[in-house]
Amino acid sequence: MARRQATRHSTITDVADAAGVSIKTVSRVFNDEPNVRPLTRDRVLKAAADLDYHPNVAARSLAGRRSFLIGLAYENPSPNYVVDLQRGALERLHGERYRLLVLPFDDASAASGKMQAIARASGLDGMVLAPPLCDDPATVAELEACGLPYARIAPTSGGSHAPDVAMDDREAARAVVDHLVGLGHTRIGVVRGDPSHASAGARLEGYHAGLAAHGLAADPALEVQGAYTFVSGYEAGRALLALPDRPTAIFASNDDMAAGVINAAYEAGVSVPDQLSVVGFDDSNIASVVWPRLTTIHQPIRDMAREATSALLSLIDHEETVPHQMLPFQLVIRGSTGPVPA
Amino acid sequence: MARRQATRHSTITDVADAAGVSIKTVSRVFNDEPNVRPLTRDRVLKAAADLDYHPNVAARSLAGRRSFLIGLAYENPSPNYVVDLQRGALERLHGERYRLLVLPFDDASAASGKMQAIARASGLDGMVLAPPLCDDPATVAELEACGLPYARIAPTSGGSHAPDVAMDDREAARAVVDHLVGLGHTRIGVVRGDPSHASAGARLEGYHAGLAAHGLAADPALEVQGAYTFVSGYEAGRALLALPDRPTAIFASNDDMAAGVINAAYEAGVSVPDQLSVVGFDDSNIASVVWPRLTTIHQPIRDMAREATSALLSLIDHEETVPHQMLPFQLVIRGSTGPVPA
DNA sequence: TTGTAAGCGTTATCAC
DNA sequence: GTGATAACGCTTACAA
Repeated sequence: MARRQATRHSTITDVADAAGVSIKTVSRVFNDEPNVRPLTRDRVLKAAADLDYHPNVAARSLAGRRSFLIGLAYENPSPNYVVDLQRGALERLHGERYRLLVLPFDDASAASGKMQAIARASGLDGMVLAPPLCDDPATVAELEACGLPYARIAPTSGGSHAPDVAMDDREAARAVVDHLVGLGHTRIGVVRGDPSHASAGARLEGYHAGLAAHGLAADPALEVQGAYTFVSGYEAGRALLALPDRPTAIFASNDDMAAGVINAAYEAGVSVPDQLSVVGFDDSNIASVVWPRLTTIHQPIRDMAREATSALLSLIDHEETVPHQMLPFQLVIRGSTGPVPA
Repeated sequence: MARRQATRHSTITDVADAAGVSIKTVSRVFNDEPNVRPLTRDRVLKAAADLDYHPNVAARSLAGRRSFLIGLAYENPSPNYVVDLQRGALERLHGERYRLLVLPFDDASAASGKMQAIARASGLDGMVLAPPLCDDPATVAELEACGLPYARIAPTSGGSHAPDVAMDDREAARAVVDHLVGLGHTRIGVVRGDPSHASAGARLEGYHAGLAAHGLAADPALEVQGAYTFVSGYEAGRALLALPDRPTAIFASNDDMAAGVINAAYEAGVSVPDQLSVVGFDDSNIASVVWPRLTTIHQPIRDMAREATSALLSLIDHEETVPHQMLPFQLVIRGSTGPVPA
């Protein structure tokens, strides 16, 4: 079986010969450069079509000193999140010459110190960094040092003038509390997220701010540590429901944990939302699969990825930088929240 | 802000000069070619390390006429599935010079006829095709025509001598029926999968074979068409539960539909597994998130992707082809199945 | 075991 | 507007 393509592909020279022009003119046409007479242009395009010519990527990269490859680095374990991320980036890249290389890491420490090597080994033109990787100081410093253009998604750490796209986690968490208080809840528990993700802190802050805004005191007994996983949510739910004066509503810092809380309630014979309201965060696929459907914050992951990619492209192509961008969130009210039990 | 790397990267010539050898020797070292004295080798490696030399990907691709890029094409909407696929492929690629380009398609028709263009535009050395794309005749024919090496994951259509890795869907569905019959069930409903996925047919066949093996007659009323989505499973579940002589067990052809069936049961006040047993297929993340946890067939997607990638690499690198490979499945018994109600 | 020379197929420079 | 011609950094023959 043939290992390489059976046919010898035609090159820029073949097209130039066929069109009766120089290779430079063909190059101009394929790079949308000015100074080509429309007639010449058409002749080149026709010759190229006849010869089924496609520019050689490697040659372009070598001569142009750019690969048209961008990397998407992440260490998030949630498939929903990852796929949304990829979709957003690919959405922006569609129709461009750029291609996407996915770079998943097991954890931030696996990425630290290897970014530059990976970028060079893969020949990347730029990189999009998703949380929590984009908050890893070592990773950012390394990228900064080697001068590779990059953009960050929902970063919470500063110290970088690279473009980034974010959502206001704090404000969103406040909106969650507003919603619950509006339903009459006053004992609102919270399952905190993995502290290594900076989002966890912002969401907790918003929770506190929301309580304060309504004149409610924060009760440390109602705050349980989670880890952004289903199981940690389940355990946190059990702990909260076992409380003597248990909460009537629980705000889980992400959907996976909210699903865990609902399972804990199911097991404990506590009906959701009649006896307990549960709110998630992210609006991942899970939110629509658990029963009842999750009231949650829709985090525009896909949009953020698209915009971050866009920012990266303008950084690479035009050296223009749109430093910060804040995308709107949305509270999606579904079946898991209801009025406080009488 | 600098658009390109600030520093001028060192090249093979720099390393050759520093080590006092020719560039060919440096090339030999970096390509693990024979006929390099260990001492020379060490000298080259030292010089390379001192100069922080990394071979230029584009130059290697151009001169070597290979990109070390392989594509992973799929059109599956399930994030869990997609991420498993990617993980498997990346697992095999780890430590190799190859990089992975993800190629998601909205549907098979979007892929048909564009494969060759994509492969050339991206400069791919080969392609891994996931179902149901790998069963699209036009796509396969196109790849075959342009001579691009490819491997298929769980294909069900023939007409290709490309390597593939599969699981025995039919046998697995039989095992599901065995399990249910073993629990005493005789009225076993089925939610069929999307007929455009060939797996749907194989799973249905296995269901029928299982019934026959136990001397049970197939009842058309117990067979409802689904579409591999949560909602279609939900609707199918409602239909089956509304039957006058409703089934005591339902085999959904994938996990998403099984989750839908469970929701339908929940709504209808039918307890799972006490009054109804539900089985899924795939063992996707959803299987562990719904309540009760799903009894399902663990489909080794990740392993299949890894092995398919492996087969592709040997096809590209050694022109060796390991045509077919069958990976074992596993019936994972969780909480959604139980003895037939008395 | 090592080196020389000739590409690989583009883009960049600069002249016309 | 268009075209020579020189890079780009490496691999592949083929010599030595």
